[in-house]
Amino acid sequence: MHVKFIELNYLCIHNLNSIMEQKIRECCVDAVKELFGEKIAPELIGFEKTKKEIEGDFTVVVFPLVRYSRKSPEQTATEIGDYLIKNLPGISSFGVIKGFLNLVMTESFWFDFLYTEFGDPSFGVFPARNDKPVVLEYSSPNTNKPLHLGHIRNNLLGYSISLILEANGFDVHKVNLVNDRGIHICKSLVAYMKWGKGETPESSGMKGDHLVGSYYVLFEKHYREEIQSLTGKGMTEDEAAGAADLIGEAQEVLRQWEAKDPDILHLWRTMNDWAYQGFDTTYKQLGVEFDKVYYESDTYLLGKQLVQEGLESGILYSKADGSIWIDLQEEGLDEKLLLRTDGTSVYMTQDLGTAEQRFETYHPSRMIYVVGNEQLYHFDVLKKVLKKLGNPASETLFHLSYGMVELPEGKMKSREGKVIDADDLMDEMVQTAEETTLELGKVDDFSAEKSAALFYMIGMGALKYFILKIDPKRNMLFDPKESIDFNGNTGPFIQYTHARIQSLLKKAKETGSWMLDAGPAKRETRNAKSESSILKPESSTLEPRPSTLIPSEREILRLLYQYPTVVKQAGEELSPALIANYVYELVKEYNQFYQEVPVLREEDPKKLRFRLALSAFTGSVIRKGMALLGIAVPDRM
RNA sequence: GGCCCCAUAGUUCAAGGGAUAGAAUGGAAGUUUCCUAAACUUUAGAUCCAGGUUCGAGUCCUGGUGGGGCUACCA
Repeated sequence: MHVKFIELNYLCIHNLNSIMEQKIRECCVDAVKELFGEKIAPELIGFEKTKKEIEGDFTVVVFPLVRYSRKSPEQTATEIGDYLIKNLPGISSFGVIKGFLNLVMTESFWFDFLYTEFGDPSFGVFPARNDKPVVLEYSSPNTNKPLHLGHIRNNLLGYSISLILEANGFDVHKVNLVNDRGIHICKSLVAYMKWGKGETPESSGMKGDHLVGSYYVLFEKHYREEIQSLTGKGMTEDEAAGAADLIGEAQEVLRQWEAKDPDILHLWRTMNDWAYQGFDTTYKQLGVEFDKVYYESDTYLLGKQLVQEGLESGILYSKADGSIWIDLQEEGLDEKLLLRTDGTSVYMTQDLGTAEQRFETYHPSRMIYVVGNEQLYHFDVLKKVLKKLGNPASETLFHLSYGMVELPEGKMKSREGKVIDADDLMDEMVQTAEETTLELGKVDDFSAEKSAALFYMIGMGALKYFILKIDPKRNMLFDPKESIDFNGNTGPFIQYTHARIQSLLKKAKETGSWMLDAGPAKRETRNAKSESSILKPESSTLEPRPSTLIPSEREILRLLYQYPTVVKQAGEELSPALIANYVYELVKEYNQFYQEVPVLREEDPKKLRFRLALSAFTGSVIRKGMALLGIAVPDRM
């Protein structure tokens, strides 16, 4: 099914069990030794999520142990359970169903957990590793096309993964490599020179990247027409494509560009600047950022040196026409061109160069490339070429290949105009958020500014969550109708729950028995100091412990306890989807609790305060988790 | 043609080799003198086919069927 991320072992996150699970595991190993006289590997002790309808907080799978106990699964589980109760504090009882040992933790275990962790800003944020950095490339746009839905997935994934890795203590460098040169860029230049009439973003009122993109489209339109008229005169499609005057002009412009023709360079810079300004706006709206932006026009010559060295050492070979190749047949691939007959570099040459450059600049433990799965072959080749050349960058290179975004009517095809534009999409989402919110009459007392901020938060939350909740590796279907839905498993649903919690806390504060320190909600992965919702009861009962925990409270605590482990796992698998699904589960559970259990209306002050603390902690984890997805949550909506 | 990926309710997604395969949406039926109904409850509904490995398979292996991607001196 899915490719396991074995290659990611370098991350050394590995231990994907919670602290309690680790303790249980160790104790189980002791139990097996004590009871059955066998020393077993800790990995043999597996955990399973405790099913909801079964009582228990942790579940040990004992099937693998029966060969050591030589007893029935039930008997084995029972004996180990007895041993655990005697030897591991915090376990109050256990139940055995088949080969599953369901451990029930004491209530004080859960209270201790709640009160030690919920005010701790670093909950779910792991300390910095004194390790080599990670370089993460994402976005990588093309200056002749505005960003579309596919880029949105790329950008959201890349940015979220950077946050997740940071939460796991990694030093992450986010880089962007802009494709700003090549024959396709020259097409836009040609079109502008022919038909542009000096149009600018200001004069046309168009966003820069869209303006540039429109000339690319214009070129393609005329080019197709020319090809059509040539095929009408008896040429084949291929002949016509090569013989058309327009493509000739574009090729000429490329030659001039490479020869540093001042006029061409000037126009090229002008149009690229328009595109960059447009991209910046889109990135800002998306909420993504980079530590460093590379331009292919600066890097495209890199790699030639590597190829030259490879040729000299005999690893590469040249053909009669002067082109340079690598033979990867032993590696199960093909022969691959690395330098053209005319000595110019191809995509691969350039990527070899940037890989080395990056490696030398950062000395990273890993270089992650967030690039669509249509380039699996390219990265396979890249890694193998580097390896064959004996370049250490090869070992650190990892292609995070994500699936394509498809539309209900099929694939997006930019040439046919079948694309969803990033800016349009974001605008629509925000607008829908506005309409829905106004319809529900939620913000009648909001200022215009506050409302606008909320609509943006909700619209973008919906979009981001819709995309990030899906396993990155999988192709996904983007149905605009569904994406704009704010009910069910959606971003706004989660935001709404957070808002309700904040509303509870605010009211609790107003009643006077609670003090709430509301700090600014910042990027918590980076700046763990800013924790809002620290609850300070005025009474001497700092840690109210009601006599019993009801099932929904226990379930919420159980989920909260899992959060750091989920962050780890998401870091290991480079999957924001794990965070998204976790937060959803937590929110669903909380909503049930909210619906069925009184909080402010509770008369027992111990229960009331405990539930407020539980709510505050839940709210904080919702916010942290969503922050890792790049999604903000409101206090009111 | 060769190589790679995918296949789970009508639909879109979950499920570390482990319990009765979970959600959402859509369908049906309910919940508001009460902390925000963008919520909650109940209900019907699924592992493409055929073999194999295993105490145990949606998950691993083989073969089929159906979809997608790659296979440029494009990037």
